[in-house]
Amino acid sequence: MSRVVRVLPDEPAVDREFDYLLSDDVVDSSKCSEVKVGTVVRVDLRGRRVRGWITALDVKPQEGLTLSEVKKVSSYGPPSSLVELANWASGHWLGSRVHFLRTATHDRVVSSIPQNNKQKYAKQATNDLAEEAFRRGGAVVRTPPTSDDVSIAVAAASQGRALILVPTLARAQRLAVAMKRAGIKVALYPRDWRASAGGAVTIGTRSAAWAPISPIEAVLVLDEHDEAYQQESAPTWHARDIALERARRDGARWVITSPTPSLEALTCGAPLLTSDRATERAGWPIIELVDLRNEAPKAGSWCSDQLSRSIRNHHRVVCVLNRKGRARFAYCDQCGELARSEESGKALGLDGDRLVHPVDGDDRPAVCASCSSTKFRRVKLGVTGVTEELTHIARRPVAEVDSTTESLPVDADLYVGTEAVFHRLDGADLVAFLDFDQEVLAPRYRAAEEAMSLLAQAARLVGRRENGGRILIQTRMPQHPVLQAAVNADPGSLARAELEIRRQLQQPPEAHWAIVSGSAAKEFIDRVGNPDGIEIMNSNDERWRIRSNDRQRMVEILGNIERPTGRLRIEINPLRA
DNA sequence: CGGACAAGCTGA
DNA sequence: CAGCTTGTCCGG
Repeated sequence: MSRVVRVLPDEPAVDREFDYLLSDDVVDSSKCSEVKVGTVVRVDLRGRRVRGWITALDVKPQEGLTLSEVKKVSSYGPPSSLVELANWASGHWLGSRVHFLRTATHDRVVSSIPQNNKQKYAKQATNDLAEEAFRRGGAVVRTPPTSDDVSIAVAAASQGRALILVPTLARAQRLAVAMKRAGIKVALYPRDWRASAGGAVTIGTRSAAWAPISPIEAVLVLDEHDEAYQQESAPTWHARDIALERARRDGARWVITSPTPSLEALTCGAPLLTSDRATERAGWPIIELVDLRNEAPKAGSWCSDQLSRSIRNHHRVVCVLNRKGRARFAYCDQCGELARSEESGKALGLDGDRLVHPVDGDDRPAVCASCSSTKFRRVKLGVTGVTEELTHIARRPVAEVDSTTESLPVDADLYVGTEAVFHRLDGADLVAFLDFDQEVLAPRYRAAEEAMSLLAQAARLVGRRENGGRILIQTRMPQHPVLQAAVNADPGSLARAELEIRRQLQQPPEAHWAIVSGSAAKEFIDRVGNPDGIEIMNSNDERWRIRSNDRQRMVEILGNIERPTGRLRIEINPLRA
């Protein structure tokens, strides 16, 4: 006996389903006899043997077509609910279903799934806010940066078959160990794919949003603001959105937490839960601003008096200096004011006697906006130069850390590095940001949010204020909402200010972007034409920007365009745009 | 007119 | 993607 099944070949370029005959013989002789939507098979396609997923059973094939046979039933695949979810995601981010199904499939053959044991829980001490959040059914929880993962993760696990997402693998591993110790059966995705399918509480990073749990009973996303949750190249899917869509489909309770939740999370319609102001504030370190405009100008110095004093008075000190973006700034020699664009507010660089912006095209005479002086000073910092100078200032060994640093010197307790230091060290007494304005003014629409998230990372390194945790920030704009939010330990104030800016500038999440690029982009844009509800901007033949207030409408329009042959990349609300 | 190679098309 | 068909250019 044979039946007809529909198969999606694992070929992103094909992205089309085909019908095949599946005989009982093939099913019986395969190591995996499970046949349902999602099952992995091997089929012939134009003379080549390829992998594919069953997407429908017992279909009626088009007449007059000779079907080829499924050659092998290879492995368990994602549950059928995830095959449907891949369809949804493919429309939501305009990516191929193959891309998502690969993420949802184990990279080794799975010929059986372990027995689904009901978990037993010892009564655990959990977190009140977490329990309250799960009781609500769905909530965004703003936690202080120093709050711990374990208690809220235990609260999630006690809801049933839970999916817990964290930004990094290291953190997933640590959390898994802690939960195991608490007597909870956990699966680390994708390594423990089978256990995940078998009903264990699943912990993992972005890809774990596709763990084979069905139905899902609880979703927890920790540090939701972290950019690691979004795929950087097309399709630019976001693990938070996948996880929440799963919760919605399966009727699961969900909680997302962060010390500084993204604007996307804050505007998703769910309640925002926070601890009281005093508790939240206590969970942040003391954050001290040094207004560099008040410093006596010393030739080329990046180190305020206050910073050199603080370095002497603290034991383990980390100086953070991100070189990324290599922004060049200029400030007034007379009053210390930072040279900024009158239109965009972005920092300008000094080029001879003109103030310029390399991207926006600002170009004006070097005259200070606040004191009319014409003398400007360049700020040009690099980790290596700072390390050398710091050795003289501090008179103790200084270790340089960046993303290429393998191991840390054992004798050092003074570090200079890019934000990579946050992943290399596990504690410090003081974190100093040498040039924080570079972060705040970076030419990315999410710069302010990202700057705030750096402060949350620094806060974890130094700990709570009552334990002496301290962050020092050198800046020339202490009134900026990021810095005010920081000193007051009040991320909500930044969110309000940022949301207003996004509204005015029509940036995500208030509007939605699709960035279309690649050699076929021009042809694609021609086919789009000029429909209502979307706006096509910024044309250069290689890269186009489409904006709309209605994401649903935008992806529907773009998704229904027949794709021209050639390279075409569509990124929906990418991180950098 | 036919051979060499590029571009386009399509998959059960 | 990759194999197969069709299109195009050029030497003889």
